Amino acid sequence: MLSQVAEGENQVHFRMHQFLARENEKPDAMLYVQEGWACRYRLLSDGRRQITALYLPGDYCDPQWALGGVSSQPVVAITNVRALRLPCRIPSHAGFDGRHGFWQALSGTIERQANWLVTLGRKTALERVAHLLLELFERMRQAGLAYGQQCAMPLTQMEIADMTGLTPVHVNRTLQSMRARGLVELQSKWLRIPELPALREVAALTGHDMAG
Amino acid sequence: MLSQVAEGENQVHFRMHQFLARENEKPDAMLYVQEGWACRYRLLSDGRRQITALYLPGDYCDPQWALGGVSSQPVVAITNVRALRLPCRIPSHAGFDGRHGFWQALSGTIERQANWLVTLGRKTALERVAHLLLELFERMRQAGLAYGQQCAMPLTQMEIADMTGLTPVHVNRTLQSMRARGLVELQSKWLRIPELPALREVAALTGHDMAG
DNA sequence: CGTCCCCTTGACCTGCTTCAAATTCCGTGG
DNA sequence: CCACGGAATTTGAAGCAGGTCAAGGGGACG
Repeated sequence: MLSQVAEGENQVHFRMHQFLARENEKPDAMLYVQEGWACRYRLLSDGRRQITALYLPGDYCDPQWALGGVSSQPVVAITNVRALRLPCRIPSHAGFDGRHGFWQALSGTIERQANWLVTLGRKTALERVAHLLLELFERMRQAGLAYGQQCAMPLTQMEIADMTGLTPVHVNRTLQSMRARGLVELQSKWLRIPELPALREVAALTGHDMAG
Repeated sequence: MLSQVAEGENQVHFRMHQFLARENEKPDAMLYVQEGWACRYRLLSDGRRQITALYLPGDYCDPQWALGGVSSQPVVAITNVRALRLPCRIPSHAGFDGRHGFWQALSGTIERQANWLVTLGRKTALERVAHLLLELFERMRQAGLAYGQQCAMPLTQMEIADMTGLTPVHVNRTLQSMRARGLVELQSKWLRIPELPALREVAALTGHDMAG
């Protein structure tokens, strides 16, 4: 679907911690992430930070930009990122069927956001971290980047904390407990999930929370 | 903009606590809320509930339905509701400018959802309740339903709790404290905000969190 | 005038935070 | 190859914001 574009000419690279978009900026193009991870976040005046979206390979950054507004939240690279610049218009050729490409992506983004409202509002630390790790694994798997029961997981515990609304210290203790219970293996930026169903159980998902 | 429709024929009514949409249902039409409040929510297996969206007069319920998926969360009437049924298609005639009508609504919904991620993930009880009351007032004002510094506020403390991720008991104590500090007046389903700037300060907003 | 919500208050409890300090990891340069 | 420095992870101890449990009060409505 993207092969129509001359990839070489529109490919862009970002280094870790570099901005893909800044606050209040009207982005001139969407980015189709080919490699690497990025995140959108908001910073409160006293330093509290909440990550509001993750961009993984195969994701559009950000579908919402095509709806015409400015980007009200900065987007920063978590790892080095390789991406394609796409015109920031709604790809009308894709039709409105909602099952493919851009519309699928937009719809998925909204759905995931709604699921995180539930997790941040009502779930315990254990359930939050389980939700995050499950979502990451499922998204990586759908992108063809999972190998058996494992996938790359470049997030630091600090970043996990900013995603789950916890402190880094408590994320650490929660991960310890999950390792002790055999729910996950997580070391040197790789995640392995021995038993998906067990982790799903712990995450208190509802059946709508993600594909798989 | 909606006058093209024969209003009488497409008008529908819902009573308090009646469902506007059920889980897993593919809605046959969007609803343009003319009067009354509704909310979307998710229920966990042990009874925990999180409200993920509020629908006020002038809102579409729900823009996301036009993107083609099923409604993965139920929508229920908080008060009696009067609404117009609209075809569940993307109103292409509206153009993609993102400043009017449907696209504006979709974009606003996503933006509000992202703001609530920050609030649920990182803010204190006081900041959460302040955010909610401010958002309600601003949205009612934009709908032309605020009178001076006040507007209707039909939510029970239980519903405020399910929106802010708190317990009803703690919502009560938080409201007491806000009343004592003169931040809000809230009684018999009416909300009055003596000083908007003071409440904004307390809500720890960032300048992107809402119009006004 | 009784019943059902909703709101209110009190006492106690706990999951998570805070603060502080070690320890391990890892990229870089000698 | 090893020494070094900064970041990330880990551990401990103490505190607190908000949760839990339980009981009482008030207003709308039949």
